[in-house]
Amino acid sequence: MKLVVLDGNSIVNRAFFGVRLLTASDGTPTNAVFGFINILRRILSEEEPDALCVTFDLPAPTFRHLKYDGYKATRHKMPEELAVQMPILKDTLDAMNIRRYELSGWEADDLLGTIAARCAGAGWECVVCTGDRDSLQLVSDTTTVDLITTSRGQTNTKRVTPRVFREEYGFDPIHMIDLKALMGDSSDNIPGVRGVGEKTAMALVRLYGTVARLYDHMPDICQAPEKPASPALIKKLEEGRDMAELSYDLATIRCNAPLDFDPEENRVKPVDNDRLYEIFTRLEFRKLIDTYKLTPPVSSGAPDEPMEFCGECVSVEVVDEKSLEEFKKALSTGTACVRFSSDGAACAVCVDNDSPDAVGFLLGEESPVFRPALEALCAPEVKKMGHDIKDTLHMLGAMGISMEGWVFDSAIAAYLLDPTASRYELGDLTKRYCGFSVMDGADEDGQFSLLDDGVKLLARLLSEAAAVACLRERLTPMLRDAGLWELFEKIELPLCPVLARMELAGFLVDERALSDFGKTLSDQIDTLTGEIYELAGTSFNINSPKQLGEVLFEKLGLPTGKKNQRGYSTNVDVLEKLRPLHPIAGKILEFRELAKLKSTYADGLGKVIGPDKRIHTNFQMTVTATGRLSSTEPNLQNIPIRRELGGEIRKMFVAPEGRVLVDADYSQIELRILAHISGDEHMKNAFLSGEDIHRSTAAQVLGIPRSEVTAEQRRHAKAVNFGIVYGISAFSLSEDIGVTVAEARRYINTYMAAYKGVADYMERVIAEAKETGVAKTLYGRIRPMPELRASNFTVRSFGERVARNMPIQGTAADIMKIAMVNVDRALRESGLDAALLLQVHDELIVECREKDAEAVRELLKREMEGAASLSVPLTVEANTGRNWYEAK
DNA sequence: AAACTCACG
DNA sequence: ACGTACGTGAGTTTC
Repeated sequence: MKLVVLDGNSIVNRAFFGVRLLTASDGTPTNAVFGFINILRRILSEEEPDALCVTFDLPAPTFRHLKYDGYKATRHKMPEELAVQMPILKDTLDAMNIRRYELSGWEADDLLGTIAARCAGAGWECVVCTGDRDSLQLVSDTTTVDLITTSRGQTNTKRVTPRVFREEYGFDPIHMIDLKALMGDSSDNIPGVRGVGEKTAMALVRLYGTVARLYDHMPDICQAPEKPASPALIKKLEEGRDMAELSYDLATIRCNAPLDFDPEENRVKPVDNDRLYEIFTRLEFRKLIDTYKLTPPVSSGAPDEPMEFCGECVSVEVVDEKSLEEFKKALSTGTACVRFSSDGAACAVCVDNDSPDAVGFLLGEESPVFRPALEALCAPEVKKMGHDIKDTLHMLGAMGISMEGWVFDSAIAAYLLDPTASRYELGDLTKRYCGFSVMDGADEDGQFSLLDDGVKLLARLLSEAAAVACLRERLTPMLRDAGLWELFEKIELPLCPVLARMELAGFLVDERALSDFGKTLSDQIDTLTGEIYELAGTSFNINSPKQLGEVLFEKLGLPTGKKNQRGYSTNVDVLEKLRPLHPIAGKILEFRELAKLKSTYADGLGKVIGPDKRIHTNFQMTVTATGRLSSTEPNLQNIPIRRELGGEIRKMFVAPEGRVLVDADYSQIELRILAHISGDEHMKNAFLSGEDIHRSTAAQVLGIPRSEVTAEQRRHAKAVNFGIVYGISAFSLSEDIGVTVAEARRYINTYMAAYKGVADYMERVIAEAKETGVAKTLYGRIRPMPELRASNFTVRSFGERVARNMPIQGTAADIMKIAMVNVDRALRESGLDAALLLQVHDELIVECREKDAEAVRELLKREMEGAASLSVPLTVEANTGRNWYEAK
């Protein structure tokens, strides 16, 4: 049996100084706790102990002697950031079911020694983990010491056994005491013998072992075999005899602390899921939540008892020829929870109809009634619910099946209730809101393991289907109470099939042109690389910010700009400032531009072109905190456009022969929304009279006629308008438009004076978010805003900016989603051979036949402009082209 | 795995 | 005085 004991204070110090300062978003420092847990995990995986505990020094002064060493010496000035983490760490250990030992008046070393001794007495092996070499004297046949060192963020452990120790020191571990008695230890306030240093002490201990034996052999001692010690040394030793004996005492770790300890009581136990989840969530250790497979605790909203429906009393029917009719009949009695396996080859259906003996149905692809049963399920009058419906619809669509009549999606429901959560897994939600676990394939009872994999899969699917039914019951009233029901039912749910169709449609890409472009880029990158090496006078990895920084700021001696965690930044802003100073800056900027285009777009997109030559992105509905969509694998929402060369990429996104693309985008939708919700008369009037908003802003702020606004004044006004939407600060505005902070501040003040309605709104919206705890869009979408209550200035300021921005960005997202549902419906009703391909926040792209282009253009404009009726018009610009670049 | 950089709205 | 605009995703390097 093996027990590991951690020297808590020593390790938390290593962790604190070895891990860069991390903070949770409320400002709580977390690095020491984080580092401690990582060291703990490392030890556990390396040692695989049977038992585990941690010792701590109590902050009370020690009585045995006045000694301070290493971290103890700095204890009285333990940094505040570390001190506040100590109670958190102790809570964390408690939640992990790891025992802590602390004893007033006894130092960590003594506790470690005592624990090691008790282990030996009980026949246990003991491993002492510490960053402190003082504990090495404990090393014995039954005790090893794992020395923890941290350098450059890397944690290393060195296992010190008696053999390792002897190889390094040349004597037995217990004689560490004698060594210290002779040489002393300034950090531990052990005096030692005056005039005897490390070298002499080592030699003497190697020859005589103990201090006692050394003095027994006085005055004929040697410093090396055959070499008598000098008279001077003998004199020092004789004079220091009392000190040596005192030091011996001080250096000895006491192994007899009155500790209530039994290795058996420290056996490794599973962690307390709920407590640890709560702590890790608070500290924002999302990775660790995954690592420890923690699940949300059952919330107060969950029932005391798991619902019967989802428990064991579900009868299960595998649908076959005989039971197909029964299945169809059941579908009309309630709402069907539908759950497919990821490959679509199996499906579980569970009808939620309030009857006490609810029946679950299972469908397998190999069954002859698979298709007929699915068809019965497809009918719009059969009400259905699911988890991540868009995904299900995408899969069904690929099988040529279209399923209508959806009334609930548990992933979207949970997202709307809190769009800032990191995930919306069915199992987590079920545990949290319903209070029971979904079968996850883990062997929970002996019976389950006997089932074959196919049956296990079906059992899991049925369990998940039942979970969706429970979630609907729990979440529906919550959505209604939060005022989210209409958003859910009228916008999010109808959007699912639209997005599924868009994903299935995909965007045709000219593969040949893309790869040719990649080759051209390659050549240009090679040329640039040579030129950069030439200018630098050395070759290096230009992609490495570290190496690039060394070349620019050390070798070439160019002035440094912003700093970042790893040194000096080499980002565009910095390089732009260096451009006039050295030709290498421009070359690197050019290199960066080309390298980005090649790796992310030419090569990256090339890898995801399907066999149909089309790129099928994945639209995520439950990612953003504001209600926008996100696009992944690949991200088609960040295809280049702003720079000339980037535009080339858009030319590769094409329509097939005989077809065209129609691109429609909202003009200034966010500022129009701001004008509407703030009610600011000046801003509304600018939009009502169809003016150029940035020119109008410049004129209004500067108090000059619109006709006299210069290009630069308009550019500044545009930056201010953006800044207003984002939650402006004078500093950032000055950075952006290249004026002093004072000028930027003056500009903002003038703006706020000119647009009084906007200024009022900004105050109002923050106050409201503070009061209600959420930011809200025009359509009722919410975002929790705990940051507004933070005491930390930076965190709170961030919260205020978010409270200003979310209603604007989120309302724009709401309106776009409404438009998408309407556009999709109108296109399908029109009978035109046309389909939505892409949404890029304020822009929609449709592919249609060439001859229908004008009709589609008008349809898009009509539906998008009509998606919302605000106090200012929504205007849409729509164009047609053979490729995306042309159409935009 | 985290940091840096940069593409978009 | 604080630290510095909102929302995303991906590729590359570093530790």
